[in-house]
Amino acid sequence: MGIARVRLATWNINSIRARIHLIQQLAREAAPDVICLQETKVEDALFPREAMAEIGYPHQAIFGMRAYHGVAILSKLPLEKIEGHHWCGKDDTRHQSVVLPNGIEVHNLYIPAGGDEPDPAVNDKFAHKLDFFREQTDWWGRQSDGRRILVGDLNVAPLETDVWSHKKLLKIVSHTPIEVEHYEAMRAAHGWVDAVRHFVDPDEKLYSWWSYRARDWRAADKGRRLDHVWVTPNLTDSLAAATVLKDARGWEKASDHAPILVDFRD
DNA sequence: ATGGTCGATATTCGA
Repeated sequence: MGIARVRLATWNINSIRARIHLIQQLAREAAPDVICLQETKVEDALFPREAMAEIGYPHQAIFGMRAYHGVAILSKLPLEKIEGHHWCGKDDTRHQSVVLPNGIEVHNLYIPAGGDEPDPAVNDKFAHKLDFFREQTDWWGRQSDGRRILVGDLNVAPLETDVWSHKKLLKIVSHTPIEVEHYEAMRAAHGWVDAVRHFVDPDEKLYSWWSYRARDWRAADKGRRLDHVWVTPNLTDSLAAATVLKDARGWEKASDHAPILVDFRD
């Protein structure tokens, strides 16, 4: 059985409550069937469930906490086996999974950003980021074969073309060699395929995040590809398209991340 | 070398 004409989006929304209008705009302009969000920044009781249901997403998996992190999946399709997962001995909310009606398992992740100093000996946040990758790598290595999609803000730009300047960012958190090694180990542990680079040539620059601090983000174009969509190899034939919706970075009161859209065919 | 901007929350932290 295929994954008939499903459109999936992943987006670090940087506060769901501050950006309900952006979800509405995404629904109008791209109409994804499933929207995976990161950095919802709200405890579950205060999540805008009704507003999301009103624009066509009655099925919701919400795994959040006060002020920080938080993931959510909004869907036109029913969601089953909704689970939240904890990592590194913390009770924060960075990983959830659901199963779609076609049996495909979707994992939605927000990997720790890692702070500013890329040294685990002096920066606990960076140590946490590396630990998180190691635990994920071990876990995915132990999972049986299945039909799975993993999306989210992985906070690593792995390729030279995933950043505006490979040379200038080699010591900047998100593009250091040790992070890229950890990212690659996690990817390889389950044979994940990068669905976006499946369509966009690795020689071509591609970003999904542009800092708020740039005077003119579009003109400067100092981006990084921090957001990813991975699929198990048995789904690569079902991939129809993958794009970064760069326009959304320029929408009113934007997130600093753009959504990624991936289409699956029959 | 530095500082630039957001959101949640409380006057700072994390990104």
